[in-house]
Amino acid sequence: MPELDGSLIAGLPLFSAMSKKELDFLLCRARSARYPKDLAIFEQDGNADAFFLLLDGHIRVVRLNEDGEQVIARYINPGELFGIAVAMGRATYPASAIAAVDCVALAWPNEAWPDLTARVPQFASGAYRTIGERLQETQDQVMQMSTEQVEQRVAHTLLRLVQQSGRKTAEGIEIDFPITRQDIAEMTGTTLHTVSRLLSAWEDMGLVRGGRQRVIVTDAHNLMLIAEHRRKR
Amino acid sequence: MPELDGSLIAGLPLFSAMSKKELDFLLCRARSARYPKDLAIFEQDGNADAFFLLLDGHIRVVRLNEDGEQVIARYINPGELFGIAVAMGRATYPASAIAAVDCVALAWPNEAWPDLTARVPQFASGAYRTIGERLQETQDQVMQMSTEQVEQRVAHTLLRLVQQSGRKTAEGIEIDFPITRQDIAEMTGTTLHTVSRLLSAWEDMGLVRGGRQRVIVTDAHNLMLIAEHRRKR
DNA sequence: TGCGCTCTTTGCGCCACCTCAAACAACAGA
DNA sequence: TCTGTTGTTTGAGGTGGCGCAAAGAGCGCA
Repeated sequence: MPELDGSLIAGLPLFSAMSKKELDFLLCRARSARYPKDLAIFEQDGNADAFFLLLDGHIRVVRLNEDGEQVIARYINPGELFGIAVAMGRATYPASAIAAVDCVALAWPNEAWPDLTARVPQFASGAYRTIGERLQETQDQVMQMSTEQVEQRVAHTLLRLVQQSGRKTAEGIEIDFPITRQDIAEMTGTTLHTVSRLLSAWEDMGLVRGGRQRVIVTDAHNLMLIAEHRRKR
Repeated sequence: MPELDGSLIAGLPLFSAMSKKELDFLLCRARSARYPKDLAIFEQDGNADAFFLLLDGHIRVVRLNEDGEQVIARYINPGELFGIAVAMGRATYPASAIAAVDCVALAWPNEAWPDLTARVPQFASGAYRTIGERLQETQDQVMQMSTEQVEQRVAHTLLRLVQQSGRKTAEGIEIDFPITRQDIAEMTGTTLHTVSRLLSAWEDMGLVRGGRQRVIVTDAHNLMLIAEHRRKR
């Protein structure tokens, strides 16, 4: 398969310091697969039997509580590892992974993990660094939810999405996958109504442009002012 | 040092599967230290140069944002690893660790990490499992803050504290370290006023007993009903 | 081209929780 | 024992954002 010859992958930071031999070792143990939009690549509480590297597309990581209420933990972008429960000694996935658009990913069976980490230690340390970043981001989120108003949280989230998954357009930077007001609400702990109101207000101020499942940030600078705005003090 | 002969430590789940030789290898590379109440064992954004195992006491893990607002990420209990930034490839600590009472902990210099993990792989996998649990707990916290009211969040937090750090007394289960209403507020994303009001109400209902920097849960069952209470549906 | 579905917008009323304020209680140190 | 400090309680009032409702608007599909 031409996608697996390494040319596509060697450019990723995770693999940049690897030799050709190490790369081959990794790649020949993975299988590449297409995941159509809306497919669950794995399910929360499902048996964790593989871990993944996203090559193309965007993935929504979703947690469901016992009442069926949904929260979006994060989006995964190309080049990122996901589903690496095995690195944390977990037997099940803590969340579901849903393809936000058509995706291509590499998948390794969990049984390959010991060999992989033994033979290619950079791969293991990359995975652990990823986990560290996720923990940090999640703790940041807790802090934001504790200390910020809804308006600031939504602004921060939009800026983060645009930074991580933005695509330059003539009008500004567009979030590169379909995202609903409801999705943004589930990332920020609010309701789609409040998100819609905020986006409408910001559109009037010329900070963003919206559409059905589309958000474009046209004035990141002033949006940042809103995100950092302090009520008191 | 008598504390380091292994008898105290071999009982911990992290070390239960290790041979005497492995244990000695770990322990002779650690130094044991006392940390008096209120001392910062390490500081947020400070250079991460060591990792720790709490032997006795309780530690408050605190994050500060740029406005000086404080959030308590968690409490560390005896037997737990903490400050394991090195396992995630981090150069700095993401939070501060403050002794909530007088504490005793083992400290390893970060330079020892490669040797330790190479020679005692169970130690590494224990650390990674710990990180996985922390990530899971933090994500649970985000979900709670998104979907639950303050009342439920405080009840859940109290139950968790009592479960993790509870001490049986004649009247019920007491949280085993001094904790203020302000502390509970900083764990749940509310204000000390609201926490105080809730605790007063629960005291009237006979669910808890309070005092200065003290909380005793006298009726965990009914407190759990409050924690799981659903407004709608 | 029209129908139905999903997503979005907007208005209105309300209440959970925050803010501000003040008094009270427990403890530590002189 | 007194006094300052830190933690707790409680009241009163205001509001941010939620719940509910209903009307648009874009898109896929027949």
